[in-house]
Amino acid sequence: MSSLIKIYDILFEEFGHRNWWPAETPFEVVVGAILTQQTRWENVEVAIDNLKAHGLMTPETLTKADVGLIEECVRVTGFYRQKAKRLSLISKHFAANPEILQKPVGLLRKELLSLKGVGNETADSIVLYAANKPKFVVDAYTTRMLKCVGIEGTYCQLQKRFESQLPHDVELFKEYHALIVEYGKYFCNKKRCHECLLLSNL
DNA sequence: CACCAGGTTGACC
DNA sequence: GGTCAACATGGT
Repeated sequence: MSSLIKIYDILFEEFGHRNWWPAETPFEVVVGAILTQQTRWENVEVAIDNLKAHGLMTPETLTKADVGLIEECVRVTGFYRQKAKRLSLISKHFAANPEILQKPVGLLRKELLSLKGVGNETADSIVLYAANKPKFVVDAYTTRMLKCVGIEGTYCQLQKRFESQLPHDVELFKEYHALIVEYGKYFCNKKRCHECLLLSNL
């Protein structure tokens, strides 16, 4: 059995099922993916509620919204001028391409990466949690956790490790990423990784 | 007061 | 290819 499967089992045993990325619509995942960049999820939830209160959680309405109003709604998430502008542009792209999330994984990922404000992690989060297609999301927590067990590399290298050692199962990928974040929150800070003993018997 | 949060970009080497 | 400041609010 590969070590990454073992880690999954250990984390699942420790934390159980995570209700990860709750969202009413796929587009809400897209919006959340932008807003959560370098930001706590609790703040993102406030911004999402603000947008919903103004009826701005669809590509069509967000496209027409004044960027100043979007800024107001998302200020709580930081980098709010950037994020508002990018959300506006992204909503225009989604409004003009309603079927975008139905596209094949490779094509979809490439198209998402072409949008301002969408990098590797955001693109993969959208592919996995909004389009429900198997792409493993690598984030800061993932990088730290792998470092705990002696694995380092670029985004794509780390992603390849997961995707080559795990069955390409959407629910597995979703759950695993959620478990890694949970592990990171409790045990692995930027300063130090205590409690890596959780993963010490590999 | 210092540091960090579910990153991305553009400039520079 | 890699590194680095800028982006900005809110919590500890």
